[in-house]
Amino acid sequence: MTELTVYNSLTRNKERFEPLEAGKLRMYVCGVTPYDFCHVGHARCYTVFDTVLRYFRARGYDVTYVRNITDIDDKIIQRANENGEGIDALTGRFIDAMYEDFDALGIARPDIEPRATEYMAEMIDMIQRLIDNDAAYAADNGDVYYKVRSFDGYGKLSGKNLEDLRAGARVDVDEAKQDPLDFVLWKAAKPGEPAWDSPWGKGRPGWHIECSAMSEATLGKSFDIHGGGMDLKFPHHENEIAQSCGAHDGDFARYWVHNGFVNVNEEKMSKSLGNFFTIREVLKLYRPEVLRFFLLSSHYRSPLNYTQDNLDKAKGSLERLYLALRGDIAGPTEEFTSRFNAVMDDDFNTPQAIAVLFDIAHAINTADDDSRRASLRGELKALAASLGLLQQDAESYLRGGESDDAQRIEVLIEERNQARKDRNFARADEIRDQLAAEGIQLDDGPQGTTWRRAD
RNA sequence: GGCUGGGUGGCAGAGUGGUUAUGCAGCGGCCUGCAAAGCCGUGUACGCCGGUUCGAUUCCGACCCCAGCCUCCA
Repeated sequence: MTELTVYNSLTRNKERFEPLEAGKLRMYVCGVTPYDFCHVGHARCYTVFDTVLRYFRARGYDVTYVRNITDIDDKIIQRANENGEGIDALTGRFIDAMYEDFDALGIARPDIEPRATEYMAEMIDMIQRLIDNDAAYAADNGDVYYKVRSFDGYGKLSGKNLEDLRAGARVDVDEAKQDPLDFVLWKAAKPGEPAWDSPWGKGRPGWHIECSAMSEATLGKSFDIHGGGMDLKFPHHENEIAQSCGAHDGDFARYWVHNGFVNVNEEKMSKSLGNFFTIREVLKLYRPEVLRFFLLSSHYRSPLNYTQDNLDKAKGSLERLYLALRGDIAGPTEEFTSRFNAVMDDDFNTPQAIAVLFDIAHAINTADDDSRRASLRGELKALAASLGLLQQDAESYLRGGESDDAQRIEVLIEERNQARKDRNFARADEIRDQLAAEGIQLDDGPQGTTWRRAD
């Protein structure tokens, strides 16, 4: 078996994966801020880490996966005010929507899903430890700031140095800060905003401390993988590292894994740019598995361009795989497994893993006996499980789920086959055309005629 | 401007110091009553310019172009 390697953003190198504890993976991924529907960019991130998770599990690791929910934050407060709705009502709605969307995409629920509002005590405790370690200070205005120059490693993840950052720092420097780069750990309460008691007065936590505290509370001071979108590298992850290392004498996540963006017209899809497509919007046009296939069809660190044309291609490709999967499935062969694992071991190369799936499909289509075909199908399905693909019944996938008029279609197929036997091709073609007009495609094979949805 | 990461055949997208990625589309053929599906065959792609090398798309250097981060963002 090949060695599992992971690209570590911290060192900018592919590294052999060595867990802190043999056979165990502890992974933390920054989750969503639920003030709106999730878009395709979120879908990519969480599909990627879901795939990482599935692969580690398939490889026999005991995985603990933590994905938080940032349920208190500026945007949430702002949006709740705009809507004239309570914060809990707003976040509750969008958390439910997130589950709907993620479930559809086959994104497994995390083992632990901490919500920021439930970890106030841990955050306050961590801030206090930072103050005790002289890595943070309470300012006169009631805010608590992290002292960036107390941490030598600051900027390592994002490849920045303090001087460059200072040069580019915003001019509206908060007077309360000792250094323009210092960032807030605790924000003093403002009128009308939710607030919690703390040793520094009423207030609420800064975004970055939330993840540091929640990862510590759920996974401990050190764990294996910390993941998230590329845009979180700076400042969010940089600040997390500063906080956690500052509170832990240097211990924190071993491997930093960042996924690339989904682009629209070669531009990052994001809320701020307003060029986003929500998951539920896309799922009105394409089935969830098509979206998932699309998201995994390029390497997780590469940009991925969202276009209808690319989704159409994903749809066609997935259909080819399901066509090969149609038929009996038996205990799997092991002909392609080592190749599949080798490419997945190489920093989760899902495009190559998918290429292996196509090779299996080809092997199925060219196999000369039924039992081998069935076993290859077993292997195809088993390997695809790591990608969260091809787990549906092939017939059901190809027919677009339950069909009310399956009976009627079968009758027409019978009639057409009789017409063909009678060499009444005019009638046979008439039936086929009629079904085609309804979006139903007939396939004549040696075992008879099957049908599927072609739209 | 600083720091990252890129520029691959019609499209999407991997990868590699010399030999087929893969999928979609195209072309020719097989199969089929005809289609569809499938099968067989088919493309001298690697931003530009130098350098290293027996040989570079792959390594090195310059250049051009693109994206991301440097403010909230998966």
